[in-house]
Amino acid sequence: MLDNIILGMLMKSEMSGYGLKKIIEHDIGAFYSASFGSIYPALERLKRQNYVKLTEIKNGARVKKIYSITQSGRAVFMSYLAEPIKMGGERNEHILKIYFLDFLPEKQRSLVLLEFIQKTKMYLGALEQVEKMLDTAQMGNDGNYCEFSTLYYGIEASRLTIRYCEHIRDRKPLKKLLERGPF
Amino acid sequence: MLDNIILGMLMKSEMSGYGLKKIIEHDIGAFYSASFGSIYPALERLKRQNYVKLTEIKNGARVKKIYSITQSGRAVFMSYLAEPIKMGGERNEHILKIYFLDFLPEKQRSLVLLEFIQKTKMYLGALEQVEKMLDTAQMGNDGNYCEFSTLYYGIEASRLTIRYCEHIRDRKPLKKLLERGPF
DNA sequence: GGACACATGTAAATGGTTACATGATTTT
DNA sequence: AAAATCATGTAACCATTTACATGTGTCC
Repeated sequence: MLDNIILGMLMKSEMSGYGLKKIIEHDIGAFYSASFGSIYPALERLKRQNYVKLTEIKNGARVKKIYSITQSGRAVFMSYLAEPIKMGGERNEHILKIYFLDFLPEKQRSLVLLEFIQKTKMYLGALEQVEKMLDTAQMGNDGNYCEFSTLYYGIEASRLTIRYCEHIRDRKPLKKLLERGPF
Repeated sequence: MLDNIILGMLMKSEMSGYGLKKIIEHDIGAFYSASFGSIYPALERLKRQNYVKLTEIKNGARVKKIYSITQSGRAVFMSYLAEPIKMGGERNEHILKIYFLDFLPEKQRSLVLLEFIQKTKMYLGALEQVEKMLDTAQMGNDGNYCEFSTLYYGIEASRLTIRYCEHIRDRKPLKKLLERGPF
């Protein structure tokens, strides 16, 4: 998976390992994360397979290692992209814990839920800030519509999580979770 | 993680490794999955740590290995449950691929999206069937409200995914994704 | 008697994380 | 001159999947 993400990011622009870490964190941090300990070996692996190539830029005592994608790297990435999206590639540890929350006494349960609701609201706020900025910058109209759309998915997914957690904290009838307006 | 899930499932009822696999698949398969190759060694590990105990039930040529949770296992699980839910424990490979979908030509892109929408609709249909059954069985009213609630979360999350994918397949303005009715 | 679900396990490979080690450059 | 950030890397560890190996019980 990481290999494909690195190739995808290098499709946008050449980058260092450090730069990859940052863009992965910022752009897709809500759905994925990677550590330096996986990124650097992955770049080495991709280089050996000739999917990326390395350009060393010396300025002063420092050597910057910039990786760019090769033609065969592009081909590999494009064939990954064209594959059907496979189901079952999800892991949601939040909901997993909620599944077991019946075992916790009422007081502790609502405490855990409330704390999580607060954290999710903070996170949602940050996403909405990013959206506001990118919206005034007129992003997401042309060649980065899909990329930009994942931010909107993140916002909606966070809102769902908050609505869901508040609903079960208040122990409202579960059926009502499915009832939304006319849209 | 798997260790805690196994302990949680054994809180409900004693079970075999095979039974654990099935209940994990059925109950939390939407958020988590585990293979036999992880379950059996996990049970062995938990037994060594004295968090579960093994009862061998012989009937005929066959020996059934039933695991049950011990007092210290209960304590470990309860302290996991009472911990705050940590953010960043998510992995959504679906949305990850959509992030890169700008690189795919229009035709292939809508093909990939359509195929995924179809699969998600099938999956949603299955969840709704389960909901209908459990609803008539009057589940989720007492000691399994939270457990049952995750099914409703799964339904809502699937609906969001479908709405999101259809929205971007049709390239509707992203802002409109955030607009819902008065609820 | 064949297919399928039940049932348990192991070995190798995969795909990471965490912690450590090191040092340059920029900002305060 | 200290702190933060930029920058690269390795080794040990961890969790887990995949593939293999083996056999039993049940249903048609």
